[in-house]
Amino acid sequence: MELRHLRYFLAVASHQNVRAASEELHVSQPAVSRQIQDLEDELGIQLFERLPRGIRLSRAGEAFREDISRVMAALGVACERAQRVSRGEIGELRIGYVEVAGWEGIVPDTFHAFRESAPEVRLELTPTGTPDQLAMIRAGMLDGGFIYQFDPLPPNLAALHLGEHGVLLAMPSRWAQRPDRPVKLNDLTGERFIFFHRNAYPAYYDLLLTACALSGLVPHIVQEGQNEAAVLSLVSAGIGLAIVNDRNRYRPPAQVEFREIEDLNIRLPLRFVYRHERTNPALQNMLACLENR
Amino acid sequence: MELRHLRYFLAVASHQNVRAASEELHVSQPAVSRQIQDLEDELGIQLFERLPRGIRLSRAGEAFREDISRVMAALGVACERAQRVSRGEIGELRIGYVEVAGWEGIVPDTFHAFRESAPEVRLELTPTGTPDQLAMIRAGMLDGGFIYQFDPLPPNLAALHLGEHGVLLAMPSRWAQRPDRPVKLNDLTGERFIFFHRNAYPAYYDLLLTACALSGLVPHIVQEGQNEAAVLSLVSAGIGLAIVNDRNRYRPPAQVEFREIEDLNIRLPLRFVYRHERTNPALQNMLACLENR
DNA sequence: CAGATTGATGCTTTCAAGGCATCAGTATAG
DNA sequence: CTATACTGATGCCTTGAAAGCATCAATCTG
Repeated sequence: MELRHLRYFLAVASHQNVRAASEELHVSQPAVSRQIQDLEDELGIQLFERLPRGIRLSRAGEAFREDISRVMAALGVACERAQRVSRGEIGELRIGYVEVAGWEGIVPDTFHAFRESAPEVRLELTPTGTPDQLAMIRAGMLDGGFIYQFDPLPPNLAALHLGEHGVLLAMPSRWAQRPDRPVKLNDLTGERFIFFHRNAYPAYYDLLLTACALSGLVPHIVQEGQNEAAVLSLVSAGIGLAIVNDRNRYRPPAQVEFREIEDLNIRLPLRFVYRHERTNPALQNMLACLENR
Repeated sequence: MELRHLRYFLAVASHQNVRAASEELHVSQPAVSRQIQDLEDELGIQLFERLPRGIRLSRAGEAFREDISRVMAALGVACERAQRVSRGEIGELRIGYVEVAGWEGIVPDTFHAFRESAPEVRLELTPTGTPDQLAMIRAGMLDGGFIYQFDPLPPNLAALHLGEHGVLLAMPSRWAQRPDRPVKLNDLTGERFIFFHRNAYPAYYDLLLTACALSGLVPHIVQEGQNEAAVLSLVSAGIGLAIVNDRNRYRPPAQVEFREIEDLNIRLPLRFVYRHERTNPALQNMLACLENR
């Protein structure tokens, strides 16, 4: 059995007339007659009653017609759906992002732009750190992610540069007697510092310490946090100072104030990273949003 | 697009391997490769990603696979259903019957037998008179009916003889002083009679009057009822006597007694009638039940 | 009764599916 | 590190089935 048989069957059934159906199908009448006979032979049943003049659907044919129309409609929908998935119009896109980067700027803007351009794609957002994202992207658990990239990318991953963020000094509010004014690193000698674990972002960690050293500061690290949020909680608790992403200004924790650091020029390179063989068509769409921003 | 494309696609998708699929399909590997390519060309999308070694479903391919498996399953069900309809195992059978004939004997027995042999056929029963049934059968509103046949059948209708029923005298209880004993027609001269309308069953009506005349009775008809139930209601009300189907003994109305009529030998020929081109396969099943009784 | 219209059938053609041989690329075993 | 095996793709040829043409048989219509 082939779709041809079913197409011819539906045409004949709807016209109740072989010749009319054959014209609609743009084939000769004998061809249609034969295909209908073949279909009947294969099913082993009569789909049409042969009247002295003309034909008419049998009971079985009526049932078959109802079912087959639904089947053909479903087939059409299936093709349509596959094409829309392939164009990235429907489906699912799993994107990771560093939480602070999602508070303002290109990351949330891109999410909005994507939602407008592909409203039927389920956008699954996973806020998590850079190393986590890279692992998940490589494992195929994420289609892409917004990260701060210091280390070179693993092979297979491609990146889109989106700009750079800076760093700020975070201090407990009650330590900040003087009004908001930039500080210098060597003013901070002897202060107690909170850092993140080195093995979380080794390259960034080393970059930070090197920059401090160049400005004559070897920070006295009294505690380490799992991530920046944890570090800021410790600052909020009055444990010490910390150097953090400047995006934290958009959602300052309680009991914490931020100061620019005059002599520390560290840039956090925000990138969108994805597997080079972009397997998810919706990803193309997101890349387009990023490039046309 | 033909079913071949879809069958090959599903095979390749489930094996994630062209050669394995080609073996399952009993065709050569190049044939499968080509059909997959043709399908992709026709849909205008990539269903598979070509890896350096082997292939893998693309996102669109995954969506297509899910949909197409359902489509193919539905197609199988459709064929199955059409075949079962054609064998009369499922579907609908609309049968008429004269109510009194349905109270006992072959008519209800056949209904039970049919229900056992084709439990999934919806049996739609319509209790109504012989002329009504014949009209509905000819109009295609009924597939067949149990009738009492006096007039010759219209063309296109076939009949199965099922036996004969007799007639009884029905009288109001308070008129029946003597115990149940057969009566003779000429004992009833001068009695008031209730008949049915002649145009309802002309042949039966005439047969009845002729038989009465032969026994020396010209019944004094005081009222006519639409059908036998109406006639019996009038008897029950004490309006007069009536000659009715002997099946009424199985559900005697209140205030009515029945007597056999010694010198009236009228036989009511019970027949199953259907259109000669038995268009409903379930009807075959019912005919089989009637013939194997 | 002539002509039109129905679907079926015999014969021929044609086009596409299938098979074979082979290629290019990569993984694997020795 | 090479030989081999295995992947899917491609070129070429064969063949089978679908389509077309002409026609038939039956029936309806004017």
